[in-house]
Amino acid sequence: MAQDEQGSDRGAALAAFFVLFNEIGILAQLSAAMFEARMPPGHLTSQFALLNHLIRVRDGRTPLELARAFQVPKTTMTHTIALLEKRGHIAVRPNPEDGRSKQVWLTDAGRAFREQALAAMAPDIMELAAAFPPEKAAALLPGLTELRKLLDERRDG
Amino acid sequence: MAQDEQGSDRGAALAAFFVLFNEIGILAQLSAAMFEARMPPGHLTSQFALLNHLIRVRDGRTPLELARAFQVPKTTMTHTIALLEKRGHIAVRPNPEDGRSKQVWLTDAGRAFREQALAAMAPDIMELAAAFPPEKAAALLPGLTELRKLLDERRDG
DNA sequence: ACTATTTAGTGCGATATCGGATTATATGCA
DNA sequence: TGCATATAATCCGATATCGCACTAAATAGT
Repeated sequence: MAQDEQGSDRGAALAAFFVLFNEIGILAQLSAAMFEARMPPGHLTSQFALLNHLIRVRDGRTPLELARAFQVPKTTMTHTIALLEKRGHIAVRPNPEDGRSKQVWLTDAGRAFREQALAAMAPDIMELAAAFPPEKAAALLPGLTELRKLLDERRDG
Repeated sequence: MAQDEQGSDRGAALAAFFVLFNEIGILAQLSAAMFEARMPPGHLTSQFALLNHLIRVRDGRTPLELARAFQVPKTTMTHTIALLEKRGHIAVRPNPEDGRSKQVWLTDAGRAFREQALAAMAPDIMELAAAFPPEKAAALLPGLTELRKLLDERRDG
């Protein structure tokens, strides 16, 4: 019966993570839909997230660094970068320190667009914040970040 | 300066949700990749999640109910259902209560596949559980669920 | 210096996802 | 009953995402 309990614990652990990941998947879906509803047609969350990253972390990153940051395949990042470059929101230049590589820089237009998109979304977020205090959102973050880092490590190791 | 403080709070609230949604997006990405790495080629997370739902919630649901449950467009669900049906993991039958509608039922093969997939993933999950206690995962759930429900409501209203 | 291996980015083909229009059935209302 | 509207599912076209193979440049080992 120690075995049974162990088996039961196992099942419970599995179930807990499945439910959690399922909820996370749906939330990703919903939040992306909310953002895209406020952006001009053709502007996707993946692109907006990239602009945000270049501001928050700093621009000049290489495509590979960006792919790793978002945990998407290199080819996907190549595609996203090409779209944003065509749109004039970023500039891609050779990496002076590595001939194989490139660097991604924000343009003024990119910064402006990001500001504008941010402003367009603010009302929705504030409405959400009225029902779900930002402190509560912040409280969720450490656990999620820890989980993300564990998954990150597992992927490489 | 009350204005400044207000503006600052606004910014902080915005930032909190952006960071949270960003983390959620990456986690969705990573967990999907982890699952798919353990599934036969061509079997995607969206399909596996559907099988799980039909077990956890109960089968006999209509395509539209399923689309709403996962917050994906109807057309996406049509596609996913068609794949699983072709594979023999689900059976789609007319809805006796509504001539426009259908019902989705699990087949024995579908149940068997799901069991098998679950078992294949268990080691990964248990490894994760060793570093991140399931209770901690469970503790994250209420907040995320509340947030998800708020986004759900916002979408319709 | 030279070759083998690793690494950064891209081209290409397959397909999952999605929005818009269409069809069939159900519901509401006169 | 008959007609207008709403709803369930699908069809179609566009495209974001992804895996695989390839090229070019850097690094390691001799």
